[in-house]
Amino acid sequence: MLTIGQLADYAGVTTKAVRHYHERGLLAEPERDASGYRRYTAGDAVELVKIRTLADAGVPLARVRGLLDAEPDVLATAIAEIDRDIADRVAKLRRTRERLAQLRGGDRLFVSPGVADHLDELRELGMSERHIRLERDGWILMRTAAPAEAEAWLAEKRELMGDPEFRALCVDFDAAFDWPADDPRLPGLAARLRAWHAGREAAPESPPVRDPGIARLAEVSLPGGSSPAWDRLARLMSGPERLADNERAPLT
Amino acid sequence: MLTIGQLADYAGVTTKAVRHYHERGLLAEPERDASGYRRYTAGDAVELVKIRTLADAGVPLARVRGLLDAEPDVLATAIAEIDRDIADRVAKLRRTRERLAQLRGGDRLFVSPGVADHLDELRELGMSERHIRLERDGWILMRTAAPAEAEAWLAEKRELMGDPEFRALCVDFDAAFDWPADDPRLPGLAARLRAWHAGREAAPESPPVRDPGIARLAEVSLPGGSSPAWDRLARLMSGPERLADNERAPLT
DNA sequence: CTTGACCTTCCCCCTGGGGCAAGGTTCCAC
DNA sequence: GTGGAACCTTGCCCCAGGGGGAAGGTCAAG
Repeated sequence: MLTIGQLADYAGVTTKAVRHYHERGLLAEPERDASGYRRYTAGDAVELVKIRTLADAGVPLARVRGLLDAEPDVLATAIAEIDRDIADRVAKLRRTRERLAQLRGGDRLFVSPGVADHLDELRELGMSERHIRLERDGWILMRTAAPAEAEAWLAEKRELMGDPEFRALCVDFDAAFDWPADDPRLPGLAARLRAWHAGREAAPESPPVRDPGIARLAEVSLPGGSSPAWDRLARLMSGPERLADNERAPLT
Repeated sequence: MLTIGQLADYAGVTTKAVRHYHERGLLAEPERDASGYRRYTAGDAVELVKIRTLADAGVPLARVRGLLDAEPDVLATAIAEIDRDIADRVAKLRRTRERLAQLRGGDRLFVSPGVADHLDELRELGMSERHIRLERDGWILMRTAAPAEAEAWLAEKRELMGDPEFRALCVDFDAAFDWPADDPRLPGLAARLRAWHAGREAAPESPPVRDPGIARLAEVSLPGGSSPAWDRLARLMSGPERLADNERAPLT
């Protein structure tokens, strides 16, 4: 006859766990001796090892209870299912390991693969990390707001990246972020941007105008989404007639 | 700007979980809009995906908190450790699968491999399942009471199994379980058992007398541990002078 | 103007036990 | 035979990592 501690040691569990199994109805309460101690038989030890084997396999205790006295065929079916479940969990853990390996390097984790590839292209162009983060966050917002459209927009933008003038504009626009608001290069850049937009709209397929939306979203929602030079660029592009006006109070 | 539901969808979690992360200090509480709704930025989405990636890897939330803003080298070290941990868990799951596969077939799960092999030998001898269960439970009790000695006893018993007379005695003793108490074969069997014991004790190396202890343990603690014929056998062996006495009241 | 889908806080529930308290036992050594 | 250590008993609260649902406020569409 075993005490609860001896029984627990045999199965490699704590006495707490054994009492827990009693409460859950997994293991029958054994006889008590004269002083109220529980007294177990070897049969209880076998039962406890069964319980632990199933529990170690991740079977919830509530289900273990049903399985202990199940018919052999029911048990076999359940075991097959549990085995499949373990295989799934192993596969999932493997995938998690792969994701984890990417956690060191970059943004691929946080966005869809397409966006990650796009960000890599921008990085290769030599664009600033600040801009790349801005771009990443913009795509996150878009994908959340409108997943299907975001995919289409992304495809469109990646196609545009094939245009050397567009790439140059992207790089220069990025660089302009740090310029002073009265930098003499700003009007020229604004003109190039407007010219490029005009060329786009004259093209046979006219894609939906999306940039304003994106830009506003990113500007409003993200810290560091704008700078004095970018603000002035926006004013320069919205209408050259008010240029002189803004010229005189660029830092308001 | 995202609502809590949109944010949760992006990361594939529930709004409950997001609020939980706020409570745990994993994710900073964002600004509220005029009606008290939380309003999130894309940066929060990135942060949330980070949290989930680590949590999916099995990192406790309390530790995730520390890792989110860790220096790259600290993070790299932690990730390496987490990766090792996952590999361990995968290995453990594989072992569990193997154990699970044995759950269908027999007793190997519940006892040490040595005992399991011994039980297989008994089975091959043609001994009853009842007896094998009794034997199994006896070894469980012994291993629990005295692990080291149990190993030695087991080795000894398995050596004895090499003796054809011992094997024959085992089989006959098992068969006697179901005999009636007044079966005429019992005195003969008792004589053979006593002769064999006598031979053992006369042998050069005299191993410790262990059978009485085991037998008592098993009888006392296990249901179905004895029968009228076995009881009579025990009396026959303990002293032939009282044989006639017991002959007259075998079923007391 | 209603209806359904959101959002808010609050509180209790689950699993699988762990920790600790307050008290009774048993065993082993001295 | 008498400590003291190591058991045992019940009872209660605690943890992670959320889930469920109540009770109420809000928002957008038809």
